[in-house]
Amino acid sequence: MIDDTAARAQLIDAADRLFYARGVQAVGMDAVRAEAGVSLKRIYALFPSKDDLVVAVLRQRREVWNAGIAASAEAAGTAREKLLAVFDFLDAWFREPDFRGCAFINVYGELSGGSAEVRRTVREQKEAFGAYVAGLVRDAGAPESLGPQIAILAEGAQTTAAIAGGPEAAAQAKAAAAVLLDAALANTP
Amino acid sequence: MIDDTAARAQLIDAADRLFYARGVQAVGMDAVRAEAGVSLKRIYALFPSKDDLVVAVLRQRREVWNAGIAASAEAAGTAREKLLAVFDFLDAWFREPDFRGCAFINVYGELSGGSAEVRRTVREQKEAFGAYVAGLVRDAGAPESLGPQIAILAEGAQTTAAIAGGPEAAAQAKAAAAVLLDAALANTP
DNA sequence: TACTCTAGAGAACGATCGTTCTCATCGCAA
DNA sequence: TTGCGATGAGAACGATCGTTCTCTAGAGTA
Repeated sequence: MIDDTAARAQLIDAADRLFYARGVQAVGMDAVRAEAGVSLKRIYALFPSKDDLVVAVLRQRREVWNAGIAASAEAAGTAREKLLAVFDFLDAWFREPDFRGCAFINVYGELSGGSAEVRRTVREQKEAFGAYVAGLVRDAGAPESLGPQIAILAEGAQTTAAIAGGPEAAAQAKAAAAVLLDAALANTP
Repeated sequence: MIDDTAARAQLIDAADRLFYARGVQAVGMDAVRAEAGVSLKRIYALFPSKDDLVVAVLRQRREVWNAGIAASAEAAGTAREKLLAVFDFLDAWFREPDFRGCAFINVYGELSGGSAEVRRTVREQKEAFGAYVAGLVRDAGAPESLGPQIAILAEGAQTTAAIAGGPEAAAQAKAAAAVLLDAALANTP
């Protein structure tokens, strides 16, 4: 038998794959059991309800996302490049074969009438991303008002890429962000 | 008894209200029957399946959306103002008390693993919006590359407003669009 | 009035869901 | 070896879903 920590990790990984690919409501707990190789009894011992599992999946997505963005920024040199690196991260993500849009947006659209905890987790992630972008904007010496604009571009690129089915939105949003950043810097010397 | 045309209209209106507020999968056909005041037998005579009803709802949403955008553009004067009027339309929409994000994005996140017809309808709407924006960009004398950027801003504003719960994203996206437009016009005299 | 046809109300059906329960099996202490 | 506690497999449960079917009441016609 595997220990609780390993079982939790397997469950979250399996549930993430299934939920992201098919949607939360379309995946039964029995499918999660089969994918994770963890018995239903164990699942409900670790997660009292499906909603709790959804929240755990979102929390892990947040970690992975934050780490990816941070790594992408790390590889960039200047503050300006770090800001634009957000869109390089998106570009690489959009090209993954199983890309299906932002999991947070998808879950929000599906469950916003339901669990308040899920709703809260999605909102927190978007606020955290906005705060991260705001920090990069400050480092670049641009006015605060640029932050939400860059964040909106990133959000729009994600849904556009998901629905259109191609990665072009990342480069388009990056170009727009570069123009906005240069214009903002030109006005605040 | 009401005629088929009226029954169709009542059904689509009722289903739209319920689907938009609670999500498609969370609303049973019996709830649609109660809200519309049309018997189940009649519903299934007019729409062979729930998916057909969803598609009909999306088609009507597209008409309403297009009409709203067109009216907003009509009220604007110059080509530049017509382009930015898109965001005034979004602003007014975000302030409606029952605003819950873009119905197309919500449905796509919820059902993209399901009906191909639903998927196609959502994609068509987003392509049509992109084409509309492209036309406004052309009228304004800006380069083609600006079109997708404006569309991405509009998409991002919608999901941001839905999740954050406030209408600020519309004004932020509008300001960004104005900067992008002016920069594009400055480079193509 | 008697007959026919239609449509609505809602029961029924089979499937599936989230969650719980049963029971056989196994590791392990004494 | 015997007994015990915990575990996994999967049946069971109650609810709900999309869809179909039954039955009844009423309108229209001869």
